Amino acid sequence: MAGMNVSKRQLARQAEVARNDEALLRAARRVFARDGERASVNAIAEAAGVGMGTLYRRYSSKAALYERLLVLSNEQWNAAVQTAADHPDPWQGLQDLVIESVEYGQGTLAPLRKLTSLPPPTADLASAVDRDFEALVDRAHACGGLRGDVTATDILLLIEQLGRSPLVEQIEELGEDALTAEARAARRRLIAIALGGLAAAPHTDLPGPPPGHHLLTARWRAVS
Amino acid sequence: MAGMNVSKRQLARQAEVARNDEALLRAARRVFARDGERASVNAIAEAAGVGMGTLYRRYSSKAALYERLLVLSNEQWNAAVQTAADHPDPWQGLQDLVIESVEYGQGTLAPLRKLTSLPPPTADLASAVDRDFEALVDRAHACGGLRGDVTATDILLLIEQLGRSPLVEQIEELGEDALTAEARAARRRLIAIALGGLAAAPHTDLPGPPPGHHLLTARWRAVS
DNA sequence: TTAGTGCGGAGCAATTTGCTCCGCACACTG
DNA sequence: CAGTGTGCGGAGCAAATTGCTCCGCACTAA
Repeated sequence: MAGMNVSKRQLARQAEVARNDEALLRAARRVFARDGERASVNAIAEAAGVGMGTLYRRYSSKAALYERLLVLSNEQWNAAVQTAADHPDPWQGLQDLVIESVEYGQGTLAPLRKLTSLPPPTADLASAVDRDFEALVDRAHACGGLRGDVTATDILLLIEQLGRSPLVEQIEELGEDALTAEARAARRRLIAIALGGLAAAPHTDLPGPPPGHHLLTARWRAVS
Repeated sequence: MAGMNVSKRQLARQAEVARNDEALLRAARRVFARDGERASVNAIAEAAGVGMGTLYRRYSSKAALYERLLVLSNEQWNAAVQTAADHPDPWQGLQDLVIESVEYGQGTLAPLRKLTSLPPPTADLASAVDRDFEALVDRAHACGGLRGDVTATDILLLIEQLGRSPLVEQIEELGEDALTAEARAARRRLIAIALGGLAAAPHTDLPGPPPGHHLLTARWRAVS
């Protein structure tokens, strides 16, 4: 059979290709989130550490890459809502959902629920997830965790709002891993503050140590 | 004296010029906030409803316009911190400061405190204001309004984070005033949620009616 | 050696950029 | 009615940037 010709070496090669591909998608999401739909393909390829040839062998055009990212983003949202819905404590599930979605960058490529206006069956699936999300919000209200006057739309807008972070985006560009981690941690505190604002009851503690003052100034070092 | 030659007509003309100038600055701030330092001068002039000639008669280059905006932004911050410091209730003063600064767009052109790294005397003035701001935060802690584990840097980062709003920016572009007002109101709720998270005590009510679901979808109408 | 595979990036036509500069509209003067 | 001063819009230009193609290279398997 033909399949028996596949050597171990070929498999290793395919694995490397797959890793390459993932780096490309991850970089593309970051750059598109930062620069919008008009991000340059050069910037994306460079951020992924690959050549343009590699990019264009996988995606026929910049638009195709963008649309692929939209689909992946939608899939992540579907999965995250399902996970949250399965959590025994709806309020905890909702909090986890917000944190995970903000850090993934939901709503940075396009407003959440955008795909509702895309061709079915994606659209149908998306709207089903919307209903699940609203049901989760209702249960979080009912269990007394989520403050009563906050709507599902409020939360979607909040995720969108926190997804783009000038702090994280600008510091990522400096390319220093330690600083990037600090910036992410600082944003985690902001998320926690916002979640505290969503809660009906008094706070939980803020995560991690307070952010350093240098986060405000580091971004103004000359771009390398 | 020479001044007596100035006619009423000339004064009216100067007033119109001034109005024009302000429209330019306002538009420039919006566009720079949205597109970053690489916003095009065309986009700025168009957004202000003026020709390129008008722009370049006032500012020698795009960079000069940008720097002017930075200075203005710094002045606004100085004034706002002073006002907040004068408020009899430090916690209320701080809340007002956050709301005002977010809606002005503090930190959207550059991180807050950026000007500390600019030439004096601007730098000296800026660092003096920093101290005032930190003192205000301390007093807000002491009076029991602000939760204890939130730092001044947390708040600066929060202002920066909320200043850029994909919702408001994208909906503004549609050019429908009613919708824009709704988007702004929706963001006000997010600000209130965040302020609730900053508070040591239970919430105040969220302002305005809940945001409509169409805020999530309206942005996807074709760009005119 | 030969064939196959995936890669980086120089190069290309087309668009966009920052900026200049000219002609126009308008009110006032002689 | 010219003449003059002033502020304006936007066509136009050189230069930079864009999306995308395509060729030569490194490496493996036979």
